Amino acid sequence: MKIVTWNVNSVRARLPHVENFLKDEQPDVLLLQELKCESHVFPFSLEDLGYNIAVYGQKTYNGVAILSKHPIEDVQRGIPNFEDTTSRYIEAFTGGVRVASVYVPNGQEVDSVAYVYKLKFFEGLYNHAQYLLTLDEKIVIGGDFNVAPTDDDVYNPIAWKNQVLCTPLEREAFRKIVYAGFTDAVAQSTQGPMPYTWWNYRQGAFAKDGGLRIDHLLLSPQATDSLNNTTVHRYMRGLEKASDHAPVEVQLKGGM
DNA sequence: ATGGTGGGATCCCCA
Repeated sequence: MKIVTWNVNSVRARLPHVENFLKDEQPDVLLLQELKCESHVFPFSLEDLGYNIAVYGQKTYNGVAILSKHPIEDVQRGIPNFEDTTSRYIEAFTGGVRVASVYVPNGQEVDSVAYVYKLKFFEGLYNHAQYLLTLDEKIVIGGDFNVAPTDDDVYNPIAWKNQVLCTPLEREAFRKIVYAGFTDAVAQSTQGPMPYTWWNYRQGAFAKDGGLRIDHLLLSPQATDSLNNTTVHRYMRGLEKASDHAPVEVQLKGGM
């Protein structure tokens, strides 16, 4: 079973890439972030490629979706018990796995209103993650967490020290979810250097491999038991009109 | 060097 998370940076601008990715890689589940469109204008033509779709969009910014070859049940839009006016979380049960697509706020600048909101969002996500663990299910929370968990996830840790995406408070917020019982699938299955998942559009960052690992797949213990491997689809970042994020995939042993 | 690139909106915001 293949589950992929991908910040597409506009699903409509990226539609040909999404189509080709689904055709070429055939994931069971694709978790999308930064749709940048309202739910009713989501390109539902993707259903023609054999996918069921659940969307939580909004105008201009944010927006998350779940695409699955399997029936989608139990759809939850927004983090339960967390007040939020933006579309950053969608969860559902599909193919024997509970999956969530999450777009954690960027945070803009340290100590800004956006940064405080980011930490609040993490608190809401942590609380819900704790609840999810009580279900004793295979769960995969995938998304753009906007945090590089350690300096090993950063091409230039000196330059990024205490910058947003790399501050101790953000890393602690991410780590809390891991310590609660979720496994960082890419870190767990990687030997040697960590693969990056995001490269700035500016300053030829991708050509220099000046990236960060900020897109993650967090696995419940039951999902971790069937963790086979992970893949960062780096080639997607090298295409014309690419998203600034690469798709990140986890392969779980056994189907449904 | 307070820039740079990109998407979606509107006459700028967010990443």
